[in-house]
Amino acid sequence: MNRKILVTSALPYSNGLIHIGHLAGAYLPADIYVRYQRMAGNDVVFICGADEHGVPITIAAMKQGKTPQELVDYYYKINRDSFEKIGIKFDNFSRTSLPLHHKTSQEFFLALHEKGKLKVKEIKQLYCPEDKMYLADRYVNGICPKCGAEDARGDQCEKCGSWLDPLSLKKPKCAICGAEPIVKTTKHWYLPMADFQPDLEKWLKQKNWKDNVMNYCNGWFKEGLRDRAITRDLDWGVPVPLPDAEGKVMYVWFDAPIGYISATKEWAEKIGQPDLWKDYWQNPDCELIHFIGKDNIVFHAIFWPATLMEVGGYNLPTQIPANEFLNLEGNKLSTSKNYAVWLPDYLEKFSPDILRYALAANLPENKDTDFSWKQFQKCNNNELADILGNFINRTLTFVNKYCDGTIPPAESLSELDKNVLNEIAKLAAEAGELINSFKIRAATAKVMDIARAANRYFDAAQPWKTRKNDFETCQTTLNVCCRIIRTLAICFNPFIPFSSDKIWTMMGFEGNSTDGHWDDAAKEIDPAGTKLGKTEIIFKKIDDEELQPEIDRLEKIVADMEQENAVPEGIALLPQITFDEFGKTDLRVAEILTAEAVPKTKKLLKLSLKLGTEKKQVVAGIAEFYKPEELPGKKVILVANLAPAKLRGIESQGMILAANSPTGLVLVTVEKDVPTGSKVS
RNA sequence: GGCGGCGUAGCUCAGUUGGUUAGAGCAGCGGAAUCAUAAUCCGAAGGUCGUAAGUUCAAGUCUUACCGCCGCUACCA
Repeated sequence: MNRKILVTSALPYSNGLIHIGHLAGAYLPADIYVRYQRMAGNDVVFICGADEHGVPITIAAMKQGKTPQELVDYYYKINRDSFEKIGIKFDNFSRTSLPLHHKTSQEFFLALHEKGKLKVKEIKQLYCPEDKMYLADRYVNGICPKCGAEDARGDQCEKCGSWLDPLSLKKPKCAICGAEPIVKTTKHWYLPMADFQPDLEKWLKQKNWKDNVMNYCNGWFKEGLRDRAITRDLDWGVPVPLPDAEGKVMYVWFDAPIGYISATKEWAEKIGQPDLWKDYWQNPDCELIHFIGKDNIVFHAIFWPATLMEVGGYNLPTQIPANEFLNLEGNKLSTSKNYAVWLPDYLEKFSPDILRYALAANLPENKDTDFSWKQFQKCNNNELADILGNFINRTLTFVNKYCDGTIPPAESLSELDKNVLNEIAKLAAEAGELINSFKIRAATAKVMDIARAANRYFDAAQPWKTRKNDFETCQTTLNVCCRIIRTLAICFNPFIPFSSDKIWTMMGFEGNSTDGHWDDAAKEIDPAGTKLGKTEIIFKKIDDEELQPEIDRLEKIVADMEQENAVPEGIALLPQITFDEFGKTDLRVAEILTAEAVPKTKKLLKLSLKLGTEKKQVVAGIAEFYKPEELPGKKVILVANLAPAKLRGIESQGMILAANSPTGLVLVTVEKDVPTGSKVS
């Protein structure tokens, strides 16, 4: 009996392009899985769409002088196009700005409201009178109440790392226009997650999901779930369908996953069976599989199931194969720094299948993995071209040269022939099972093993010899090789669909490579008599010169980032002081006489300083950067009238100045020799 | 601070419930072959599995501490 499976990939947020990290996390594994399941004869619907609401989109639009709709229209088209070109074949790539989605989301909201599942709370929030909007935490800047840094964001101060309440910021400013926001009281609807926790825990406990997903969830449960606001004061989003909710929309994380449902509805409408979506969402026999990146786990494994559970009548996720992150050339991807490989750029230069294969072979299934252009090149040159491509090429060259371009017959199969056919049948079945259990990386290696086995067979059978002394055996060998190529085309289809189809056509087979069912991939279908199509090299080698610009571009960004970090960013200055205020600081040149480490500390050195005729004892936190023995004799600048303090029980009678460089502290010293005790001003 | 993860051959990564000489691919080394996109195939070599203890007849696999990296979390500072 065939399975019915609804597969979703995380909805990409429509304020940017798709990059390899997105692909590796949620899209490519899903696409491979879907293609396999279809070939295995299962009924699969593959759903995705653009997530088009939320504050970042309104802000990005404002900055670009566009309306939010114009912005999401732009990214919708370009991302939909990217997916298509890379071969991610959704049944429907919808968008959350559609009326159908608004309607569906509102139905969800109302259902929760009417069942009395939602809480209403009044809170105080900052409001920008210029932009006429409530400011989300990260869109407020101000002075950090904890450390006094100037550029603290409403949610967190990057200087001292404290998490902040935006209302506690001193001198708050709107991050968009710079105006001073005012405090207003507003009302929001909340999902009382604590109430839902027991049911959720019970449900999740029976799941046998990947460790990373379970660990995340258990962490959240342990902390105890908290109420979560699902509304926002914004004019961009799904309006809250209640009379007393004027100007409020749903929080983007509430409406986005509902997008899976509205996208399925849209799909059903498009194919002319508007009720068919129910068969995938309300039929308990249908499996629901969400492919996501690890950043989405909490939403898909906790908030979303809770919503579905409380609304009732919908299937809950069967499986959430969340992937870890993909790094790039050893560094984290950064969209803001443009440190990524963007799909539209990639597609201009290379063919989609190479990236698909290179990523599939190195998916971050268990932990973060690294993508490098060198690895990409190796995947293409050493595997796709040398192992797979070359096997096909060496076989077809024979068929073309000595068999008139027609696949020759196999009179009788030898042990060698039978063994290799058995072997590839076994490998094909194993690869399928691996995909079915979401081990796509291992599956990738497995299908390449089919090509390795094929090359081994070719070498053992030595058709270049049998051609001369035993043409019938030679023909049999080639016949077997062509069967293997058919298997290869089928088994590689989920990974490199474009090339698979190319191989299929080249072999002169009818239809395309998905027509062969996976279970029949290695069946003894004798292709003898088939006239080959036009043969060509399928995977060309990529040389270093083609990759160098890509590598250079990324290296430059890394270098720039390092430089940026080197200069204190933004040079946010402390509040102005007067000359008189400065005059209170008594800075003096002093010479270090002795220095010794303070026991049981990492950073502290006890220094004794000569200041004219006086001596001062200072404890300085420079031990990580200076050894005691290299200090005596150095002339440094001392804040001489600083109130004494005790550090680790040792009195410190001042402090010496040092510059904070990215590589550590550097002592400030005098440019020419001067007597100790000289005043610095 | 708390929680979680990671640290395995030169590189990228596997290692299922603890069980025999720790795996794969790539690079490097040796060889075979010459049909093919100088591609293929075979072989050997390569690791005190982050460090240090512990549990066990037996630990990469469990426990504890520590080091390094990462993530989440928190109305310490």
